Amino acid sequence: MKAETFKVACSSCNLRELCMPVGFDQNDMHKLDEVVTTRKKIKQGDLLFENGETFTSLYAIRTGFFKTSVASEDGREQVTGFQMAGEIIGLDGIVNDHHTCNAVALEDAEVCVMPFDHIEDLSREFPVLQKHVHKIMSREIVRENGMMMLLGNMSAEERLANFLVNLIQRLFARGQSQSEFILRMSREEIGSYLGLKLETVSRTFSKYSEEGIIEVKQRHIKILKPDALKQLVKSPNCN
Amino acid sequence: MKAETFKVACSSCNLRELCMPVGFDQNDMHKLDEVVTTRKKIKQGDLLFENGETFTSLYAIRTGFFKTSVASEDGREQVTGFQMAGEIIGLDGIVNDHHTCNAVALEDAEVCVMPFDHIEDLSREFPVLQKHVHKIMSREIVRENGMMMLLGNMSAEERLANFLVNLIQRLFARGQSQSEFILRMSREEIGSYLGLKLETVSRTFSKYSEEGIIEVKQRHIKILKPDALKQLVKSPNCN
DNA sequence: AAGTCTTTTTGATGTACGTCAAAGATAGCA
DNA sequence: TGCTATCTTTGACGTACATCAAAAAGACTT
Repeated sequence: MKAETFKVACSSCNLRELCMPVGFDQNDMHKLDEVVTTRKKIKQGDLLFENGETFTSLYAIRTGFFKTSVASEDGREQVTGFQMAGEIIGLDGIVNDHHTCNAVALEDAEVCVMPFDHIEDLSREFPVLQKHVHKIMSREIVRENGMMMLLGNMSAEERLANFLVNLIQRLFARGQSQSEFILRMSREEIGSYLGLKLETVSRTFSKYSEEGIIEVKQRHIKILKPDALKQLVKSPNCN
Repeated sequence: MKAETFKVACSSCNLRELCMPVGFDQNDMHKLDEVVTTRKKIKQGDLLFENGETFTSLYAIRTGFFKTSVASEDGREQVTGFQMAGEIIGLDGIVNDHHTCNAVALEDAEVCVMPFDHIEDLSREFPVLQKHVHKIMSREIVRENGMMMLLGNMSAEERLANFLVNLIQRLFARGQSQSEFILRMSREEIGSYLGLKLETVSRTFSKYSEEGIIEVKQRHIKILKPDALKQLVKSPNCN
């Protein structure tokens, strides 16, 4: 499907606080509008970018939900992250000028296209933007450190609790319900992300359910005992 | 132990090609000397920085060998990386102005201290440095993506092969022997990095040894069949 | 509204790696 | 040069999660 593209301004975007630096004046703000050249709509199931593709831009998610994944030579897939509104994807492409992972929309989505050349040019002009870019990249490094802890040291129960608590926090930051939500990804995708098989994910959901911690109906999740869930998370949180 | 500190210049450093951007003239080079303010010696076993410590600088390793690790609330340790000469550590500290991991010297080491403020100031002046900083951070993100694949999808044998092949490549890039080397870290530290127990690491070394792929005598490793090892690595290499 | 496809759940069984334990090997130190 | 302390190897056994399989629940199509 062909993606629509059109112009838009950050200065009037309600997600500004999530993906743009805070604390600079009106003038600077309008200059920063240049970071985003266009928007792009992505249909559910479609790729935003894929492994091997030439890197040109970072993408700020306006609406929708993505997963990123890497693949091994023999075809095994590892989901490396799930991204939602206000988050930035594409950082993997900077180092070698081409992407090393795939980004797939898990629901119809819209992203702001930010050509990386523009970002670098504007970064030199606006220290606040420069700092922001550095922090976004560092945050991703710290998140992945947390994922290494999760994948290397934690039990299935701890992994899934961690996953849910993290999701809840991010929904909270976006003003959505923390107690009830719909998972945008399959059991298999959750499993891939957490280094588990889909059956184990399903069984662990069932276990939480039996313990009255959550209510599960397919992809519909209701959090009954958020504290019990947080109790299960015994490691630095993976944002 | 008190660490010695003294001044030094990048422009005359033989590791320049590893940790500094390439392709700019003599004048720029001398300006870039400002990135490094001092050097610092770290004794084996000592911390370069630790979790919670205020972030001020990135460090370029001049000599020696480091491990970085994160810890969970209940004290489990996850090694997140091993770093050698020419590599940059401390990127985790940027996002929250304090470090979230520990960096320990596995042998006596010397690092170049690069205050991050200087880096940011000079980055605005020299696009080539700016790009370099971005690439270093992106490279770390891509490396960690690879580690997620390793930890989430690979068998003990594949993990260790991956680890060894990666080590060999980095030794090669430094002009050291690829066929014979001494491990700077314990079986337990390798295990922590690879999401395995030390016994499993030891057993896997023994297995390779029985198969004639490597020769193991404690920490002394001799690679007999590098191709057999590469054969075992069925996924994007984790640099 | 029936029929097909996909996803999720649940059960039975298998296995790769973990755990526990003890014996070498090496390094550091008096 | 022997004595500790630490690290590594190896064996026996246990277990958390994977695998295989089939039923149940939705979702999509016509």
